[in-house]
Amino acid sequence: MKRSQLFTRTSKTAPADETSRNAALLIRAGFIHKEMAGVYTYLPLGLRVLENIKQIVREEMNAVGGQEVMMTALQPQELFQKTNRWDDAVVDNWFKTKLKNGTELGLGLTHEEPITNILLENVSSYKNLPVLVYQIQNKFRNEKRAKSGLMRGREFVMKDMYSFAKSQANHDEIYEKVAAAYTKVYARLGLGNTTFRTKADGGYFTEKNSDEYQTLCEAGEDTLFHVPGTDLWYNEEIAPALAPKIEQSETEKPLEVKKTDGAVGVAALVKLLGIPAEMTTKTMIYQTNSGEIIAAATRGDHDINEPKLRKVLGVEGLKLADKSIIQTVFGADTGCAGLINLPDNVRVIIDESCMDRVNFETGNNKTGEHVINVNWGRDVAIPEQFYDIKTAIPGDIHPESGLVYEVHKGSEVGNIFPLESKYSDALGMFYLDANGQQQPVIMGCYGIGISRLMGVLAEKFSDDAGLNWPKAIAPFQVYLINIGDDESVIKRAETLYNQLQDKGIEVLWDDRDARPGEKLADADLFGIPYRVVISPKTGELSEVKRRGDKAEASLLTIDALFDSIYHN
RNA sequence: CGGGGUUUGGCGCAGUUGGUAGCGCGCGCGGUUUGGGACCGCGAGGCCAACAGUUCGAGUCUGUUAACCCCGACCA
Repeated sequence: MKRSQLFTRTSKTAPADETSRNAALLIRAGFIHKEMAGVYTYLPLGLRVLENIKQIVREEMNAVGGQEVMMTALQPQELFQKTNRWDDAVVDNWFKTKLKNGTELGLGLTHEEPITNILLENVSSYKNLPVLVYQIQNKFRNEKRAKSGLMRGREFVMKDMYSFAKSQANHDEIYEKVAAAYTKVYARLGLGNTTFRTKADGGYFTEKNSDEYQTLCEAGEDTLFHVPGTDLWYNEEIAPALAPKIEQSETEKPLEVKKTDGAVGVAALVKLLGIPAEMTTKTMIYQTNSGEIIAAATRGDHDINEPKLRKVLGVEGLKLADKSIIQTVFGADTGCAGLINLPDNVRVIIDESCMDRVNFETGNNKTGEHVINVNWGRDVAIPEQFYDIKTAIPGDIHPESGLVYEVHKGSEVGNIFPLESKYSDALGMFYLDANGQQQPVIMGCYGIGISRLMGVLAEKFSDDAGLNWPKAIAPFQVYLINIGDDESVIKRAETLYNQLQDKGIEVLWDDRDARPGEKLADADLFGIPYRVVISPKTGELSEVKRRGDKAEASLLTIDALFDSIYHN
């Protein structure tokens, strides 16, 4: 393509309110256009990158037997009512719209229900299973806050694949096969060394845990806990954790009630009472969907982790208790809940971090009162069991290995979920086995955020001068520059342009009547792997330089140039 | 959804104590230039987020709304 025909232009400045590196660079380079918060248009160069990413994903999904389809963005509510995912209280980031006749529709945020519905019309025998179906399509999610450019949008491009298996064993086999395909995808994108399979919560897709693929990235929004020297990675939300022990040689002091009017929260208590956060106790009051009241306590430097607490309790529905309920049960305001004077009808779950402390603090369950110098056995009964119900923080220990976690920032570039038969059962999909018996269909779903990947790649592969795409996804392989308007120079540039294209190499020829500095700066900004310069100085040769290479450019013959592009 | 901030040509910004808008980049034309975003001259382009108010007069003051950004919460 000739640069003079490209309608987009580059800018020395990024929009002032675009603070994320990926969006700032991509907008400056004219790869994308921001339509609104979290919604971007892909311009010609950006679309080429996006399509290259898609193609790699597509090839690897095809390689494990995935069949590509494209489902609708408009979704009927009936299907989602069958799985209880229509209600905004259950799935809160739906975009919903209406038909003229008032019927409510959803804008696709995920497609388990529609694909299952399609498959049940087509598959009813063991002879047809397993099946893998995927699509690459725009997803709509009404995020409360879009941010980080392409990395968290409200409309974004996603590959979602769904598997339908005969049995759990059959599913497990498929699941691992897809996991291996994911590893290949990230390797081909140049992210192989920085992307890790990470254990995570299943969220609203499944009660089971899921596996995320996390790429190390400072701009990422996830916190990852890695057990050093192993391939064990956990998302913060589920990382099992032991808090480091506190060294104490104190003897037990007498219990003391402190007036703490208005002091709510650990930070305020630490200030008021002059004790370290580790000696405070954070007690949160929850209510289960069966109405049971739960007091969950952890050391003040940690937070209660609701998914962990839910698992300990063995309940699905759990929410922070209303103020009125706390008033009724405890006769006290929130902020003063603690382990002392707990009513009998409250079930207490205490985190292991609270053990082994001498003279600690807790709420007194009376408005405006906390107690200090609390001790186990004397003031509070030692519970039969301590649990791990806290969210891990840096410094915490991986229980099985006893090693202190390494903590990293990551961006979730893929997520795979075992779904069991949750959706197939709900939608009435089953199959007949060889004996004519009805059997459940075991499903899995597998996402890759295509547009998020583009953002992550822009974050990771860029420098002060601009983008620097891996060859596999660059919009063009060669940025050809002619310097000066000398007739012979233009002639040679045109010849080379044609020769490269004849060889199947994608070339963007900057044929504009522009100054050299501008062309060279754009070559860097675009991040095209090879820059080839033709000028009166280069004679019959071409000057070649890899983007980001510090070394001098080399002068090559046409044959050497092809060789260089094919083999480096 | 809570807290903070922003909104003036395509982009980045300035607009004093209220007196109907300027600069740089970019863009067009002419000329001189041509290996890291050149220089000179001429020129086009904005009713100042929207609405309502105060005032003889509002980009500047008041109110409401919206959009956008950041932090947090949330996140399949």
